[in-house]
Amino acid sequence: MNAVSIKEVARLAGVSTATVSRCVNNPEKVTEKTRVKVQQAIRTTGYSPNTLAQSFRRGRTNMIMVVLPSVGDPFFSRVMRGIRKAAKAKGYSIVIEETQLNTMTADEIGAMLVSKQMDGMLLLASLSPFGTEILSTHSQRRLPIVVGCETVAPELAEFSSVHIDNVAAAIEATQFLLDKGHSRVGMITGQAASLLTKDRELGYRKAMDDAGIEVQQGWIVNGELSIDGARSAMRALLDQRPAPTAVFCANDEMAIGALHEAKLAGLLVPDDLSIIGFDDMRYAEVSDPPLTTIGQPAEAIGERAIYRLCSEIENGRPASSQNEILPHQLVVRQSVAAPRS
Amino acid sequence: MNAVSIKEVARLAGVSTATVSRCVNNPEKVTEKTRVKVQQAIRTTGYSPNTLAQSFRRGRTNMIMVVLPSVGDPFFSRVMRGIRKAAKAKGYSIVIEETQLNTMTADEIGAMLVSKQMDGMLLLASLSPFGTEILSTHSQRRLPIVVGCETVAPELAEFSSVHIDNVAAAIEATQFLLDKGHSRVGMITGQAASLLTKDRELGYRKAMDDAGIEVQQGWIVNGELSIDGARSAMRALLDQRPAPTAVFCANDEMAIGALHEAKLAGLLVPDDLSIIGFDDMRYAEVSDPPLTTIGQPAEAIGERAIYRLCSEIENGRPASSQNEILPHQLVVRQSVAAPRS
DNA sequence: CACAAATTTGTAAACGTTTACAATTTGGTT
DNA sequence: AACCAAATTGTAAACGTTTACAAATTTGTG
Repeated sequence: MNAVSIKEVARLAGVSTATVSRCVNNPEKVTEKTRVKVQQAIRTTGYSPNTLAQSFRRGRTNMIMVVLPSVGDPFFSRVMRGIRKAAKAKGYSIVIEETQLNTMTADEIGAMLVSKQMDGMLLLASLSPFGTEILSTHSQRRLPIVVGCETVAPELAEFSSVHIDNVAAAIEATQFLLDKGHSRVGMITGQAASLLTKDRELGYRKAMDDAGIEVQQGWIVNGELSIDGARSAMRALLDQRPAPTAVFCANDEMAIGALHEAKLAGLLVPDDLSIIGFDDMRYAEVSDPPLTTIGQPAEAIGERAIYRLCSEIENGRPASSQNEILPHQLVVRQSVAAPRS
Repeated sequence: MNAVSIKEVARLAGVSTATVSRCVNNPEKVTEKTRVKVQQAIRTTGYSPNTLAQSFRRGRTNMIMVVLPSVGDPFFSRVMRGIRKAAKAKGYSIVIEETQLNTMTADEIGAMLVSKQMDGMLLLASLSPFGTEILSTHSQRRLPIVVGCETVAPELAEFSSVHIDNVAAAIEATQFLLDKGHSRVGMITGQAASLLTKDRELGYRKAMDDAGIEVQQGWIVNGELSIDGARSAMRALLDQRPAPTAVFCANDEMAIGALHEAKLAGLLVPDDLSIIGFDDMRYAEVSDPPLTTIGQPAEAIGERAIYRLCSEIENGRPASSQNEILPHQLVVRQSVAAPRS
């Protein structure tokens, strides 16, 4: 009826539980003869080890906690794909915690990390009081942490990270608009708390600065990384006199919202208004017009981050943190054109 | 250095471990005086119970496995939101397994279910050989299972489910096109293995049948529930002579792909071609034109399914399975119009 | 105050696995 | 055959928690 334990297998095979355990975990330490005997017993009983008991005894759960804003976000869902792939390959399970849902405070996440005996954590989101909080709990158990997608916050400097160069990518996106002849370039950013957002804004400002254009008050609007947020942001942008002729959006989801709102306002994109996004999400290609954007190697980020984390779990944390920068790329489609003369 | 155990707390508070345990789990069974003593000790040590050991001892993990095609799918990501909310409220953790990733066979999932001592499973996907496989492993431990989003497969008839009436909804969608005056109505379906897809096709066929229209060979094309699949499907549909003047897509993602492909072919939507989708995903509202579709209470489905599952876990499985049907609704936007005369 | 009843606390076993360590077997060498 | 080393197996403790059960304490009653 209930799950069969190692004892039953041992009894049936006529050996000790230790031998069964060895048979499962270190087959080479067991004689051919007993091995087949035990394997036979395992098959007939349908035994499978109680992972809970294993983890409990070994002090290792092979579980990794992934903290991110939202799995529903098309970008992070791609990152998750890479994460799952790598985790599967390395034999780890993933537990997800979404910060956007706000179901847990940083302390709670920290507490969960230790109480659930997670082996490590992948941090794909920046929460303002996060770093320090985590650090305090972390100091208890020297828990491996890897930061992904964002540059690491100063408080987390001791940890490794995997991400693209958001500043450079934002510069490139903005530069692309400037090169087309735009000078009134606006930006729709995300929450101020997000480092990722900050970096992209930084790149935008840098590109504008390098071009000798002063960013006007009202050219930068917070779109909260959401479709609806971007729509109001777009309206605000279009209320400017003179209004920007091009807009850089900190992610594609906002670009889609901005695009829609611009069309609602009777503007032709890209003829009346150019829009460039960030992430190259799935729907970017089929929007109308198809969205010009910055492509991120989302899956690779997830994969690399997990591999790095696993190696820290298994070999101990390296003496110094390492930052792995993956390449981004400008994906030119049809939402950007020269401004009307 | 390492995590503090209940023993240390007991020692510090000058009581037995049993008392500490009671203090944490059944505070009312302990005298006020010792309670404050213990709580004080807990605070100073920073003790938090080892969940692993708890689960191990209690034989309950408070973990639920959710099996679904893909969390990246905008519809399922909404369902997941409801799931997380409910799981959080009931004190359960979620472990996700995506069938689309194909990282695990049905047996492996079943094995994981028992070896990881999951308390129950929420099945949001139909995999052909799934039902029977699961049943076989399930018979070992009478594991609670609830089916969501789809009607239950015959093999799973003994389990409860939570979903909308996909057949009725598909009838409604198709009827909406017919009412506009269309008679050549095509459909882009999903994988044949998916029950959800089958039900929607069934509804389509029923509506056509009731209208006395014979569904022509070539009017039903498999779009594999993906954007790209839908694009080829749309091309195939437009190759028909005469071509359909309206298309019902089994989900919004395919509708977006179909829409894009139709525009690529020079067609005006809805003037030259009407398109109706299913799910009412986030991007449906901002597509061009905004997508007419069937809205599902995705979050509610996830929430209800979890509550049902939890009650089965806690109170035992009910004598007979219960199917909970949630309401859907037609969301009229601008991708459907009368055919050109 | 004595006693019983009720409440609170402690003792110790149990959950299923892994792993030092000890005991046994095997195989090779004389 | 006797011995030793090496390889294999068994014994038993340990991981941190919960929980019957027993023991001790408190409370209430006459």
